[in-house]
Amino acid sequence: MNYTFLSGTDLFHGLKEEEIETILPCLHAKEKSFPRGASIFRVGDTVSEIGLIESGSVNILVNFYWGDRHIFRHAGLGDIFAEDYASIPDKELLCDVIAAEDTQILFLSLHELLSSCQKRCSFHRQIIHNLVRISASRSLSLSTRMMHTAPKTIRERLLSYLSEQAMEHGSLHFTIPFSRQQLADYLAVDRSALSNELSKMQRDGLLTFRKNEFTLKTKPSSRL
Amino acid sequence: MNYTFLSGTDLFHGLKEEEIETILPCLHAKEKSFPRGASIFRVGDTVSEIGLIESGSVNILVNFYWGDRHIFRHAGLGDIFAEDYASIPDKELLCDVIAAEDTQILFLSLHELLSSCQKRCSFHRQIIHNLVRISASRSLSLSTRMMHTAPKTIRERLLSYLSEQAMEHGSLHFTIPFSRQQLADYLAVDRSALSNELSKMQRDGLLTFRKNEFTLKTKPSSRL
DNA sequence: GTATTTCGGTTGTTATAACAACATGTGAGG
DNA sequence: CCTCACATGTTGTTATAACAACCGAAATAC
Repeated sequence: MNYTFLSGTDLFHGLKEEEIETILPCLHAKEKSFPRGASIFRVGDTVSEIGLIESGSVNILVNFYWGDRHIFRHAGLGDIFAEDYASIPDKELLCDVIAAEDTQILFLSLHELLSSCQKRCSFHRQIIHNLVRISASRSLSLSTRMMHTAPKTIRERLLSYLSEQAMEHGSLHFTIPFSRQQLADYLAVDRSALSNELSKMQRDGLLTFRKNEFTLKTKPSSRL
Repeated sequence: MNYTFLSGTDLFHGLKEEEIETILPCLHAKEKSFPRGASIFRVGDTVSEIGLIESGSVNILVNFYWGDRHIFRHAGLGDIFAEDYASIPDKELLCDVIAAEDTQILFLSLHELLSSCQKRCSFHRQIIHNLVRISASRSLSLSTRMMHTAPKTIRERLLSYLSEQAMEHGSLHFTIPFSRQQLADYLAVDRSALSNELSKMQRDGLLTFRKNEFTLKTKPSSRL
């Protein structure tokens, strides 16, 4: 078991390696390996353990009734998955979790994680705190994306996204962490249409950009 | 303080009224009233307390840089809000929380909630469990909606949504909890376009429906 | 240095959704 | 019964995005 690695993950953040070693048995930790393509969880399963990726990565796939599949999320090294389902007893998975490559997963009992363990270890609290934070970050980033994809036009989506970026950076000048294609995927629009709209917005004086560097201008109609 | 009411909320689910009475001081509970329209939290605030709505309701609003606003969420009686931000230290709010009507909020310290209290009360664990579950449900429903709004065509969004409903109901025949307008909002499409598409799908033999009652048909091409 | 690939931007065509306006049906209240 | 309100379905027009194809620039490989 690689405690050094675990201490660098979000879930075990703030715990020393010895502490992790102590707590893993409380969490009924079990390691398991999956070859590329193997199912880790399937639609309809109910889970009580969260998965932490020790090596490799997994894809979370949704199946449509009519037969299509779609990658919903890719989780990589150190990420946890299934924590939402594990938190809700008897909730059946609506997605499959598949090893995207040869993958090793550490399974941890969510119930034990949430119970105070017999040893009353202080680091137990830390893990719960970490879990809550991870869960909160996840819903925050989902909320944010939801917010940006709610408008119906590309321009509105961009304005929403860029406004938020400006706010986050505390400046009207900032660099975004996405390539055009990634931004298009994030906003659920076509890449070329996105480029096109960005150019129009620049022509309209809403902003200037060069590559991933954006500068927002004040709305022309609001200038006094 | 209305303990009967609190014991019916998701956050205090499973706790007896006396237990709630005992634990509230540990959580640094503070009640506060807001007249309709008052700001409860503002963009840029950092929060360490979660809010629980004891009466009234609140709107969560996002502001765009160019001046538009948009209601992102409406939280009603017994709901909690700001738990995501409170879970992430120093995370600045990107939205405003406004009282939608005359509203009374119970504020609870998230830090105390996550710490094991001095009294080592057993119900403390229950609240943490509830919080994790609430957070998980929230991100699950966001994920699900994200999934349904990701496709670009109305038909695909409907197929995605209806597939999931069928799976949840464990039957190809089910009733949805939305009016047409609500469904349109949920899927972020126009209502009339939605009705139109539903009719087309019915003509195409994908499904039948009457009001909110749907029956999915097997995909014609997959019939043997 | 040249070839190759990747990325971003542009343009024109086509498909699709938004929108507006109207029709139909249903339920509640008078 | 009659209206009124509201939800739903329908149609035609218009706006917009998707898509495909292409160009040029920059980065990378050989």
